[in-house]
Amino acid sequence: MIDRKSPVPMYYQIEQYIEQLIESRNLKSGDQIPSEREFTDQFHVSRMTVRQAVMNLVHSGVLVRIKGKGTFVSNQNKIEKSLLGLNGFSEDMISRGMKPGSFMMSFARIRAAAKVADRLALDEHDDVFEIKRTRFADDEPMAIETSYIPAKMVPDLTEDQVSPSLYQYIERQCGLPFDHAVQSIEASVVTAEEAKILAIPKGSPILLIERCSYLKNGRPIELTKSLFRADRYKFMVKLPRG
Amino acid sequence: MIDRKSPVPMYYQIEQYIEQLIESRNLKSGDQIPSEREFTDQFHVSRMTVRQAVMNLVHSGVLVRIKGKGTFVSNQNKIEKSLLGLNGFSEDMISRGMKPGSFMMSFARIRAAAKVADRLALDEHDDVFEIKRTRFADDEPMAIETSYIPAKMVPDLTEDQVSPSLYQYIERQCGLPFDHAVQSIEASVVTAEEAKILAIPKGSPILLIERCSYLKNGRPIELTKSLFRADRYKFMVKLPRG
DNA sequence: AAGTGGTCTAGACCACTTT
DNA sequence: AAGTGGTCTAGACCACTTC
Repeated sequence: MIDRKSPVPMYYQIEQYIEQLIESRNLKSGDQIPSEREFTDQFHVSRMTVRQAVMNLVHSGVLVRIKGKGTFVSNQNKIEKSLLGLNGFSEDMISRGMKPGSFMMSFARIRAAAKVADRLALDEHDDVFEIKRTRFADDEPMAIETSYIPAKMVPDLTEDQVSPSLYQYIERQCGLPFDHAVQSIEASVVTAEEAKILAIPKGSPILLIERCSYLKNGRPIELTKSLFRADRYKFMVKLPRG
Repeated sequence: MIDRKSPVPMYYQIEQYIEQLIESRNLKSGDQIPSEREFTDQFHVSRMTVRQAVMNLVHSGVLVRIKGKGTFVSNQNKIEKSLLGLNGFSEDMISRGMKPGSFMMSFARIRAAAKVADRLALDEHDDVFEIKRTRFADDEPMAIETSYIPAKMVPDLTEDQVSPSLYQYIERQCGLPFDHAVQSIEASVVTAEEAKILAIPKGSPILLIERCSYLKNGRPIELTKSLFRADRYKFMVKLPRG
């Protein structure tokens, strides 16, 4: 279950093993996970290595530790998580109990416009992939989304990889781990063209959301501008601490 | 500098030592802190103990580590912090470089309406303080804010305590520590009356923000509905992790 | 008493960056 | 080559919870 020859650190393999136990429903919210000593025996690693795996999952909110009792799967539910975290359109709609859909309006590799290059920290002559999509929820148009990805970061991006999950492609296929996103939310009114695509009256209010996502190494990896129908969409966020 | 007999863990003492170096300006943003081995020699503790202190500060965003180079004081500025956290109107405006102002339109102790009682987890016959304010930024109207506070949680609330900082009064005077808030952001258009107060044209887009704040014990303590001018206000948020 | 997480040691080898 | 953080070991004693 653990590959000691792998370049992937053992603590990270243990992390993935525990997460997979949770995803596969072998462990549910509130369940106790095996103790540190049990993992030590199971994987033949030292206790500190197990602790590193467990503590990482505690920091990311997956597990909760109680002194003298044990370590448990957090009962922080999916909606709470999605409020706090960085999610794509599809995950967002699923957590709201709706069926996500998508129509690709255009996919192109182009020279970055000045504003886009600025946000993505690119030189002006650098290329970006521009992805324009209409997004659906329960088969009704919900949003118009335009994403920009630096071409030098994911040179082999194709239309097919975008469709299932762009985020998963970047994280798992390209090995570029996301860290956080900075998002701005404005209110505006639709233009005639946008109104047509979203099937709403001209002059209707919309939420204009701009998101810039950053990798763990600090580099911006994605800039997405979205126009959401205000009559159907409410942006929810959980703000931690005081 | 480190008290080995203290019940306070050594790694925590080291954490405080490093934080104090930063607060006292001996270390500024971007400065490199002593290496793990240097701390090991200075405090006569093992490297793992130093690591625990340093990693905690990395997780809380105080320090940044770069492999092969060293550990540095994070230059995460105040604006980034305010994006992540729970702030009142005044703090928000100050972090945007504007002068906050406030005009109290009404302050009353009333029976909670059904919707308000529901959000604040009150019985229907419970009282709330209702506080209606017009909020200004650089002397221009920016938002209309209506707050509801359960009367039984802060029975002695007066108009005067609201003005400097309602949050500080609840946390420091009443000893009720905030934990988090759940916020929803919608787009809408102003009514004639609201347009007048905000000094904007009738039918202008606005951001409708509703926030419910919770204490560390899980109880809701505040429900606030705000109407922000969309032409002047953009809601910013930092979403951590993936 | 047995089991759990909390803290701590004194080493080790690795990959990476800088000189 | 020297220094840094990244990973890992094989133990130890403690405080806490449960039985």
